[in-house]
Amino acid sequence: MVGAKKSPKRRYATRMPVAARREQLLDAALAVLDRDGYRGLTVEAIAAEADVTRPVFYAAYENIDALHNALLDRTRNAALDQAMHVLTVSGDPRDVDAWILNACGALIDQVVEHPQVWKPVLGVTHDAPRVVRERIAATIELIHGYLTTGLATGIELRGGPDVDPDVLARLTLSTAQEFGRLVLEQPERYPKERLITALQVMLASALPHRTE
Amino acid sequence: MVGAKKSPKRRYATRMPVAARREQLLDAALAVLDRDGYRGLTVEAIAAEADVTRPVFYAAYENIDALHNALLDRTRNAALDQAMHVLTVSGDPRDVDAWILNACGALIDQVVEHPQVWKPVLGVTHDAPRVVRERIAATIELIHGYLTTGLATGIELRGGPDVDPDVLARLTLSTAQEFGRLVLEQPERYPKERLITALQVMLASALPHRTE
DNA sequence: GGCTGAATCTACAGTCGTGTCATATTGTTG
DNA sequence: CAACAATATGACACGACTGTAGATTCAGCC
Repeated sequence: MVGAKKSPKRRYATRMPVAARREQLLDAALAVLDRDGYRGLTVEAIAAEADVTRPVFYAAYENIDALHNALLDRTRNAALDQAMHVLTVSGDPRDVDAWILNACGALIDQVVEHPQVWKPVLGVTHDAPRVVRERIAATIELIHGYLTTGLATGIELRGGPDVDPDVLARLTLSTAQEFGRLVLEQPERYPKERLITALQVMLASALPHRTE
Repeated sequence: MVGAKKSPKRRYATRMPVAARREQLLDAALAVLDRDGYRGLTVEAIAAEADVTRPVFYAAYENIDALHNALLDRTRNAALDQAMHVLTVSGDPRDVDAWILNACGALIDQVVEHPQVWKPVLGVTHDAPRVVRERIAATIELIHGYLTTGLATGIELRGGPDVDPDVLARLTLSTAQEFGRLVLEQPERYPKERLITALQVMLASALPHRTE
């Protein structure tokens, strides 16, 4: 996946047009990121991972920040798509508790399935540089916006106590993120079923079925 | 506070015994940390902040990791003390919802009052090196232990639905942390009252008064 | 099979941070 | 006030990374 056949006496790496090289470097960068964190994500390390020399990197990207942005473009789009999918697939928003439950469950599935997409978003990749943090924060903010709108609608339609949808959205998000982290870091101790069951019990005692 | 009077033609910094120098360097390190994050927390920067040359640093601490540990000793003790204070001051644990509410409120107060203690714990200081992260994680784990025990007792005494105390403790902690972050980063948008009120409403609709 | 441009490599210069000398200064003590 | 021990300093040797220029090789085309 990272590329370059190991012909034993190869002197020059196999050649690639810039576009292809860019993709390959992104893959290499992801591998390095997963192994060494942002601290280890240097031009040198990426080039080595791709089995190539540094000038090749600079032919593809202006500098490391450019690569950060390219990586974020790929990841952010993926994360946003998946998040939106989670938000839209979780059933009737009027059923607030069932909806939150479904959304958390769906998110856990996505996280388990695409950890490399979600690790940075969940802050499991700890030493992110400023650019990365800012863009991730913006993404979270975007999702929070959608979530607030959806919850506000649901709360209004449901009637009952006057919950602050903005804060509820924050807590839902931070709960989902916490679940994501737990599943990523201690999957044996916190399997999906345990988390979902626990949340279900809490929500069941929390939002008594509305009396329509 | 950071030290060294600016006598205009001073050639050598005023002298200090090692112990005093250590304290001064810790203060300087905190200032640098607040300004530039862990990424900027280098021996060079600390020494400059203390208006001293690097060899002085090395006379006080073996290397930067030693300073990290010393800083953590100071901070961790403070955070732990404050957290324990929060846990014990929040009233009768059998009244689970009131207790959580009080605890979150008390934590917000502590965070606002001692931001430099809580920023690293809340992950607001983003680029912490491994040593720091591990020790903070251990502290959180410790608090989580106490919290789980307390909640388990409360849940049992209260009777009612069989909530998973471990997961509830995780969510309570992550909620408190989210509140802390919100108060630190957007104090106008999320003042303490708003957060507490919102939580109160949710808990009120959540845990109907037990029927003793 | 050779040409030729595109892609890669080697090698260098520059920056920033670490850690450790021998040397210079201080301020305290007799 | 002179000497001495404690303390601070400038300067050096490293090491890791960035970014670039000129030489080298490859791959496709005639």
